[in-house]
Amino acid sequence: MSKELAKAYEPGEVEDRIYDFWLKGGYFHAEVEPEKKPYTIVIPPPNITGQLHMGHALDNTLQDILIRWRRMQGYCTLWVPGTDHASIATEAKIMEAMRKEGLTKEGIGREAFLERAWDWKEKFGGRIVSQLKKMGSSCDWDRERFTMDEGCSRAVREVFVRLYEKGLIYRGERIINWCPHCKTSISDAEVEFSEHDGHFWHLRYPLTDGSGSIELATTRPETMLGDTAVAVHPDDERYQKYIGKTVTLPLVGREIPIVADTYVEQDFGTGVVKITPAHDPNDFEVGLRHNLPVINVMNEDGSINENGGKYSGLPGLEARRRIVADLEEQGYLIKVEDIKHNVGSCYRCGTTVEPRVSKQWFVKMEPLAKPAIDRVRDGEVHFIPERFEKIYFHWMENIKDWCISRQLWWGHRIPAWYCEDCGETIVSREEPHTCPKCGSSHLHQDEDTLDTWFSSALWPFSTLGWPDKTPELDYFYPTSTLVTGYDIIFFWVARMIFSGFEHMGQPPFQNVLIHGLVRDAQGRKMSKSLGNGIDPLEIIEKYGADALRFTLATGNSPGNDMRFSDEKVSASRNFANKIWNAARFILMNIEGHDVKNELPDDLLLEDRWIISEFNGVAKAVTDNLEKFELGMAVQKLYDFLWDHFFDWYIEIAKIRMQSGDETTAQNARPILVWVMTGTLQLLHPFMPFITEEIWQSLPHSGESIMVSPWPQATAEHDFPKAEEEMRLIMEAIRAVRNRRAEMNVPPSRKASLYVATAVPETFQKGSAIIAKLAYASEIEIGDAFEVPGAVTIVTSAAKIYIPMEELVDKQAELARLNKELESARKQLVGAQAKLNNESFISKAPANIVEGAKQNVAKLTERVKLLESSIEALNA
RNA sequence: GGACGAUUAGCUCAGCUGGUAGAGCAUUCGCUUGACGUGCGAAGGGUCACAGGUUCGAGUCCUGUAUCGUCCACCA
Repeated sequence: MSKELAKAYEPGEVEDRIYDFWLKGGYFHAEVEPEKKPYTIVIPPPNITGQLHMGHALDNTLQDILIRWRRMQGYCTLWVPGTDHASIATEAKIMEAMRKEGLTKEGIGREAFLERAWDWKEKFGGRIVSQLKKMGSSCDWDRERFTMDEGCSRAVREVFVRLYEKGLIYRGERIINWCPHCKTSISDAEVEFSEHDGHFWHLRYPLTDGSGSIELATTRPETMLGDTAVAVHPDDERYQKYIGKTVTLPLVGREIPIVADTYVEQDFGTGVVKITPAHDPNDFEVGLRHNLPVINVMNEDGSINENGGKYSGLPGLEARRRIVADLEEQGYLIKVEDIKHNVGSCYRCGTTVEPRVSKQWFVKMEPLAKPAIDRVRDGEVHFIPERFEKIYFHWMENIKDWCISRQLWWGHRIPAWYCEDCGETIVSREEPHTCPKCGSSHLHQDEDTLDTWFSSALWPFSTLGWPDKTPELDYFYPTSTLVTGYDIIFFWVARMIFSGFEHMGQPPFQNVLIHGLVRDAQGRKMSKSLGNGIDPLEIIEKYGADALRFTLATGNSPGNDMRFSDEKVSASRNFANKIWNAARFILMNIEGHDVKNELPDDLLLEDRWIISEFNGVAKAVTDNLEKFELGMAVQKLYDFLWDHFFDWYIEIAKIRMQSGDETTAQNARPILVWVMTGTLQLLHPFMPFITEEIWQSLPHSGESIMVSPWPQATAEHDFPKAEEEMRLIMEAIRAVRNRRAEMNVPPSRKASLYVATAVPETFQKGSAIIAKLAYASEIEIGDAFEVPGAVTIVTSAAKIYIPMEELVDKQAELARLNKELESARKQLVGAQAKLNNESFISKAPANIVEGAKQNVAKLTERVKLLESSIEALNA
């Protein structure tokens, strides 16, 4: 069923058709098959607001490689796709759209807002899915999930209630990170710190008893409105006399105590700290220890609230300006210092985060972190590369309680209700109608939603049906490998791990394959603001999905960032085209012949060689994949195909096709098919489209390459002797070509070749090959020749003469030979020195010593051959 | 302040458990060699950041230094 293939590979024409073919064949779909071993990956669910970017392209390429490989190996392979509701990001987008219409959230109300959000999801949620399909991702689309679908939402409620009942979820007034722009709390992980220029305002707070004043410094003077103490170190001799006294807070007039607390660093600033429990996490702790009042002076938008007296209503920065001016006017400002300091900002919108006390829901982390640390340490989850375990442990060991409530509408609403009559809190899987304590029916649900990551944390089991005990959950969980970037280890990976142990009693996955960022050609992070992002879809349009995948897989080592450039993709496209044309050659040559994908019994030297090389590659690639060395695996396939199969074996096969000897030609055909097919199979996980397209054209059994069996290396196909013999032949050919190139002899100009060698049988077997590939008009092989005035070439196993006297510049030839001789002698001295070294002989392993001996023998022979050549030329 | 990563050919990067350095691109020369010029053949180019150490032997292991980068912490 071979068909005419276009001269150049045209991915655009092929890819959609092949993808449809796969979908129709149902090859991506997995059902529980107890007799098989499962291999499962859950996709890191992309945001519904998102567009496919290079990060996704890399992440999904790696996942698809693993999935396709395991599928071919015979595993029952499931790749669960899906999308994330991304509460904060999506809500921001919807708000932005509403703003353009002049609408506000509050204006349209919760219900109408959610309606818009779901519309948004319907409209854009599918976009990224279709983009993943363009990449060739072999996800089981029948099992596509969404973090807010019915099942995932049920899992979220179940987890919330369970943790609440275990006392691991609580609600309380704590200091949290507040984003004044998103108007919600965010978790510690969602705050990014960066260095900013700022000021250090030195202030004087007068002692209430009139005995003087105390100097302190602050970077946020406006928070003084909420000061409820001043602290010094208990051992600080300078301030001993003040401990227990009070100061009168400037501008406010409040009398606040001077307390002693070891939190204060004596050497920093003046050694005195103003304490604002409502707006600084450390101050909050100090406040707890000293039983200080907490005065919140900030509104949701960051402006000063009613507790700020005459400053109330002012936006944060304006309040700062006015307060500093007033302090200065009233003599409380001593000096202003310029400093650099770190400022936290919201990872979504970049707005400066304000620490702020408010009532929120938290997950108590310590009891959850404990097993998540111990069991990962015991090896239940492996990070690749391993060094990321350290990062994980460090984070887990220092984890604080997780603030999970968000003042957003788009998300899982917290399953907590409050009784308006008795104040009871009811946490329940289903909506309660009466208060279990007082029987009142006046209940209202908590207004807040949960952190997006609360639902993503459950993804590996919520997508498989949990909390129900489904056959899928039983079979596919724990999943096999999680593939993701190092940037979301804290947000997601760590939380999945403790959630898996807590709710399933088992880890969510056995391995975590961590990859780095895809950067631009200059090494910069791709970002919207820089405008340096490269759209994977444009790349696919231009070069094809296989070329993109190949580029991303090649040279990408786990955990390391990579640079992306057009040149690299173009090189990958060239590789695809090369494969395409090799396939055309094979098809052209098997057409009209009865050729099966089976090795013939009669194998020539070059046949055994290529089969053996292929065998080695099949083993190496499989080993690399087992170790998650995907970049190395694909590199080996590239080298084998281009450098061995295409540049040598196909060239050799041409000789046989054109020899007129139908037997030898007919024997080469199935070998071409066999090696090509096997390599296409090995390459399929990396370049699924082109491999399928070609595979379909070649003689094959089965419906699709993607469900064909993964090639196995076997001892039967290992021919080390053939590899060695071919190495000698290829070396001779290269040496002749090299000499001819140096002398500028075009290939069209043939010449006789005399090969003097101690292993004539080997060169006899390769004589036709040498003749053709070294452009010989005729070739003679023997143990010695006398060819006066010929160009002489010395290889490790042969001395080759080309009678081209008229082209030989005797002086140049002598110079060259002498140069080679000098270099060979030098190498020989070095090699012998090694053997003369007693400790090398006694301590190095036998095979290495043996290799060194052979090396000396070869070099000795080479020196001898060179010497005789020089002699002959001089004669 | 702490942790980690990188430093290899002009550029971008490979190099697994230590055995005298590789690829792609770029450069130079030659080639209509009936699959492919998105190609073929050939060449040049590296004291593997630096300094010590372990070893018969180190790009590869250890220690330190320098430069660049990332993450964590967050002292007001």
